[in-house]
Amino acid sequence: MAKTPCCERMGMRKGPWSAEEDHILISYVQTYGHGNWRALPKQAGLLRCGKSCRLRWINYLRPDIKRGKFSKEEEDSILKLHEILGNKWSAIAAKLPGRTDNEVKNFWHTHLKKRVQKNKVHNANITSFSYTLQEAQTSDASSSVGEKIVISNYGLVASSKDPSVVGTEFCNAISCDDTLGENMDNHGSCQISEEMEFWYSVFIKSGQTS
DNA sequence: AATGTCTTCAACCGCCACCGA
DNA sequence: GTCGGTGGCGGTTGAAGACAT
Repeated sequence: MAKTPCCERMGMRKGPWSAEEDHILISYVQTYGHGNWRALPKQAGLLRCGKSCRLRWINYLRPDIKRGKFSKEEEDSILKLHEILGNKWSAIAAKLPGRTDNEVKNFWHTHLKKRVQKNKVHNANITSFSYTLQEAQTSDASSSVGEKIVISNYGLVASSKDPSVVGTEFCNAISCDDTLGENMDNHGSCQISEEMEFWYSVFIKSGQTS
């Protein structure tokens, strides 16, 4: 059986705060401070649990909260700090004056996460499977030693010998409007050559990486 | 205008660390 | 050492608004 939350057990109010509740909380904290969050609601005359009061104050009512859109600088800071700290939202928020951990967390999930994931996929596709053909791999007359090919982890392939040959799977994976290296600019034909399929299978079998 | 779907973000929940008894 | 109370944190939810059909 699910555990009954403390607020419900004690007959406390839940959900969005009213303007009146906000006013009571602000007045109380400004006058007496918040020594003990558990005791505060009773002393202030609020039908909320201490946790709820603390959260409301920290995330919304504090006078030093900076509201509104995140600036480009803040955005960059979050990206950099997240790379270093991971999901340590309070540590990240501490580096951004006026921002709360909740705000940073929400902003990450709604704006930055998708962008970071997209970049990771893009970079993985471009860099993970790049080969230069060796002599032993060029028995096919149409291939040549030193020819550079790129294989995405979704499928195929681009070739330095023939930049117009790009695997359709590859195009789908990265979207054709993405900016690629100069040898992969031409996505128009999006054809998979038999030769490329052949080398793809050779490389997969031999497990080579660049 | 009505309805469905998606996005945003305030608020909640459960867990953990810390501290004093 | 351990137990209960408390504050703080990260993950998740769901209501409300925005947008698409």
